Amino acid sequence: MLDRKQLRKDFAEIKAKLAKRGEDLSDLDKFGELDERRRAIIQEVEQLKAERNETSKQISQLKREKKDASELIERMQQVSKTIKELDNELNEIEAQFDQVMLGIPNIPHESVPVGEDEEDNVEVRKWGDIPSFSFEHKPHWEIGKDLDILDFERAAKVTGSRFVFYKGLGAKLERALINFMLDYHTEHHGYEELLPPYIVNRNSMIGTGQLPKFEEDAFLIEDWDYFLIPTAEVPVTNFHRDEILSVDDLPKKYVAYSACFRSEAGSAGRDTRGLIRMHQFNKVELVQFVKPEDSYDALEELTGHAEKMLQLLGLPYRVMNMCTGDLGFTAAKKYDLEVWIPSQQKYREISSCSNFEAFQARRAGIRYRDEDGKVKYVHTLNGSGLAIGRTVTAILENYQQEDGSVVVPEVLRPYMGGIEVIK
RNA sequence: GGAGGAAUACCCAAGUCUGGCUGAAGGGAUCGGUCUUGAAAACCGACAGGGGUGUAACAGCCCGCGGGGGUUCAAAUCCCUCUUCCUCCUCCA
Repeated sequence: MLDRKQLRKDFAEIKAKLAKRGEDLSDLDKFGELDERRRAIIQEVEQLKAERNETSKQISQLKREKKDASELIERMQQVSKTIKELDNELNEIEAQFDQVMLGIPNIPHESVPVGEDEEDNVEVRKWGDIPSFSFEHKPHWEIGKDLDILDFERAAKVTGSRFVFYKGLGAKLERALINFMLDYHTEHHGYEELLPPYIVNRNSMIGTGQLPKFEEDAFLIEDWDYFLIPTAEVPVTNFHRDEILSVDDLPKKYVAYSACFRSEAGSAGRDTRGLIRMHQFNKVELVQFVKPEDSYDALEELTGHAEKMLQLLGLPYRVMNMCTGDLGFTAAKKYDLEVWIPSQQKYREISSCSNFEAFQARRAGIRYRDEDGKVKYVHTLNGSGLAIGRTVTAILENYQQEDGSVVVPEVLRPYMGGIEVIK
């Protein structure tokens, strides 16, 4: 959510910045009129309420003195009726106003490249050497099947498409990655671990920006009006919803493992094979709450924390600065980490690190009391550190051997009971 | 699932039956001061926050006693409803 007062003041300038996203901005044009009507009614109704408060005191005084107050009471009956009508009207406008405000995307930061789509994302840096195979290398779903560690067919039977069973050392590898990443971020990067609920209520989904606009992307538990989380970002960011943090507690850094659930509406036909695009996948997520002046340094830091995982695992990747057209609804700036997938001869997203500035904090009411005792919104950030399924994908494909086995990256071996090769 | 009870400011806690100088007593914690070599104790003082509106900035005004609605000239107080927590029974990993 954007700052209302700022939007009122710098409307044209903000509109121009938002236009770079290439999204539909028709909601934005309703802002001015709704804002004005809202404030006009507030002023009118508050004046009447002030009058009623004042007169109530007089009535109470008269009653105590056993004097007649019927004339004042009669007048206030009318005033109260008007107040009720105006309040109803105001509620309606507030509801419309909220819908508009919740539907306006975040303002891109000035360091975000202007562009239309993923073609215009800018490569910031690249790490690692792309492996060259002296034999015919296989896609990960074949490796997984041949090693009997991934079972897509049975998952399709038990549930449906875009689900998987991990089996044996496959399951162990997945678990090893989760534990390795959680341990590393808590021990070396200063994060506190949270293990969150996988189901959240509607307000939480609004708080982080999945709702109201993108309800079709989520799994809804209808009878409860609860949602399966699409990422641990949702419960972890909302952990501090409607709170005022102490400046001494900032930055707050959490790392959370969770399963993630996505309907993948609109991506039918894409990545239909393998682990890349699942309805359910595992992810270790990094979330930070920081002072506004620190948030861009924090974004670099957090991105580095995610990169460190890829470096330790020895997986080649590149960092992309996402352009205005590919930023997503909530981010002011976003880096995607893309890992090399040999079977596709392409880099594929494995982590997304964003600075939301105060966009989520305003929606979720996450504030802090600064050194002078003033209440301000925090800035929130998050990033995958990393998506586990896609990491398994990258390991299987990049570490495959001619004999069909897969070498386990060294840092994972302590988490794999010392196993060096999956065969 | 059944039967009760509770929710008041940072914490504890009055007030609710009997609506109106309660825009919320009292205590603790916290902060400032006196005393002290320093501290503790004691004593004195401060302590409703948050949101909205408004302003150049103040001021002022509006809303806040778990959330939402209702009754009334007027609601912490009466009514309805939802949520959360607690106790007992039932069930259960």
